[in-house]
Amino acid sequence: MSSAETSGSKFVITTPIYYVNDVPHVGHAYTTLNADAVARWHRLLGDDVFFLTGTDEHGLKVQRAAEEAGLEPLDHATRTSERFASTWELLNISNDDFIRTTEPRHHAAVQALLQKAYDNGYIYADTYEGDYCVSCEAYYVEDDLVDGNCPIHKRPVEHMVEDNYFFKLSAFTDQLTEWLEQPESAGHSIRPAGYRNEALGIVRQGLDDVSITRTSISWGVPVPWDTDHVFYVWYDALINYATAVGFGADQQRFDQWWPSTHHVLGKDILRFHGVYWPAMLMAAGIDPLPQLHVHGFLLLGGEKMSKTGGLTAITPAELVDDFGVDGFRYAMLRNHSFGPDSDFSFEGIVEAFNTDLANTYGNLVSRVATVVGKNCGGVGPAPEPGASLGEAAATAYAEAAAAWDSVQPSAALDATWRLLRETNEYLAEMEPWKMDPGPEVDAVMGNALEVIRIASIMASPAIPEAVEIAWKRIGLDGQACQQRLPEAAVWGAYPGGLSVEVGDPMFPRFKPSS
RNA sequence: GGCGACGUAGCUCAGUUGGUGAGAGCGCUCGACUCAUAAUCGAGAGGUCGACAGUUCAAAUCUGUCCGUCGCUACCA
Repeated sequence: MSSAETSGSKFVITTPIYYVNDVPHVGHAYTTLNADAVARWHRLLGDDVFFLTGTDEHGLKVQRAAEEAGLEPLDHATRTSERFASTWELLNISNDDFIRTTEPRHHAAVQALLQKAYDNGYIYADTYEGDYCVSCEAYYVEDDLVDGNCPIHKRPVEHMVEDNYFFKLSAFTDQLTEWLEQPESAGHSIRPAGYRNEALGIVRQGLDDVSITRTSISWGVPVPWDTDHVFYVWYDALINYATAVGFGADQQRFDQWWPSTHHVLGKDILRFHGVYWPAMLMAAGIDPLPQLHVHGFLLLGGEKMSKTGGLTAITPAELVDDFGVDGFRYAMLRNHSFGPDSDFSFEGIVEAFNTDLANTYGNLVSRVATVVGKNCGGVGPAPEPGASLGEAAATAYAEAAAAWDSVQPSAALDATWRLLRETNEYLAEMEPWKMDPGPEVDAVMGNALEVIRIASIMASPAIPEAVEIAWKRIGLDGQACQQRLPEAAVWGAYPGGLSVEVGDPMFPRFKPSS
């Protein structure tokens, strides 16, 4: 594949928009980091990347939280949205846009998209019946009730009938099935495949039409054809992905970006992204559908972190204090295979940090710099054209590239670190520290420096700050993140003749304070 | 209840479409080296791939049953 083919390709990647009432936690960070790393990889490939995250700010919960805080809903949302924005800044997230569902551009897009669905006959008026708690201002299904009373207020619920607009979800059963079952050659619908099967299961179980508006609350996007109603929060929130690339405002921009849209999300919201959202797009006549990348949960002691309370007990900021931004980023991406649930632990982060970052990568940079200083006069030599490490680098690159392409950051980093370990083995075998200055030691150290150059580029999506330190230490100009793959991964580009600097350890080993 | 996922070395996990004697990292034991962040390199111990039955020339990998754990079932990544 030449750069001419990939250069300028559009690539849109999104995180879910997070509910502003939540406090940013490691679960949010996990999703966002995966999307960030993939976005960074695509920038290396020369793609024109648009990476979107943001906050979901409508709904009853926000309205009520604002009242409790004595604030207007928008002011409340602005304050809480900021917590997400600042967390992403802390984690060095490279989003190109941060959307808030309270923005005028989003209201316009929601109204335009749902108006289309309405015009196409997929939205109709009907009544919603249910047991309603006046205090909660919410409906409950019978299973939630405690002795027929509201589970929160312990008061009798009232049977209410509300005028609602319904979305004809049931009309899309066949189209959804067809999309989910489409062959990989047509572009995947949902990956990994297990989640696609789950979505198929949801569709097979039968789809009911869903109520998508409310008259009982005001904090939302008004329904354009009936302003007594606002859209129910989910059906407004999902549309953010279309808003951000210009839906309803700039058709040309939308047409350019939309076809390359990829959503990263957790399995808990698969139903909305894998069934409701594509159906809404179909109803509005939008084509093609986005591609979904679904991950599992971080577990604590085998259970969902949000259940054990662990999710909010350990904050991203605390982990950054202990391991640095790159240490935290690396551990989150490396320790958890994208897709299945996986165990999260402090010890796991320590292991990833000490083993991979301190011992393997950081220490390699240190020992190479020192030997170059002693036996090469501090000047980094060029690599050998036919070095065996060159083949190892090519293999590692091919594996990593394939893994990034299929949104498997842990596998990509595994391949990258295998190359670094092979280089430590190579040095042990060559023993360049025993050699006298000359062509022999120059060749060995040139090869090692070349691996550091290539691996640093490959690792840059995960540890963007650290790789730039290594990049400078070995005397290179520019930045690792500005290189263009795949050309920059070709063996032999380290020029030689550069000044190599011995610096402080990039990742001082973490010693748990007991 | 319905739907689904998972159960592989002490720990955390990889194992495309079934096929060289079952792998990695960490931990552990022994050894080497001492350029390097008590780091690195080598060797080794350690597994009936949850259980049972079946399909097959051949299964950790397919089918069925069972046991165990977990998740979803309209707003928690």
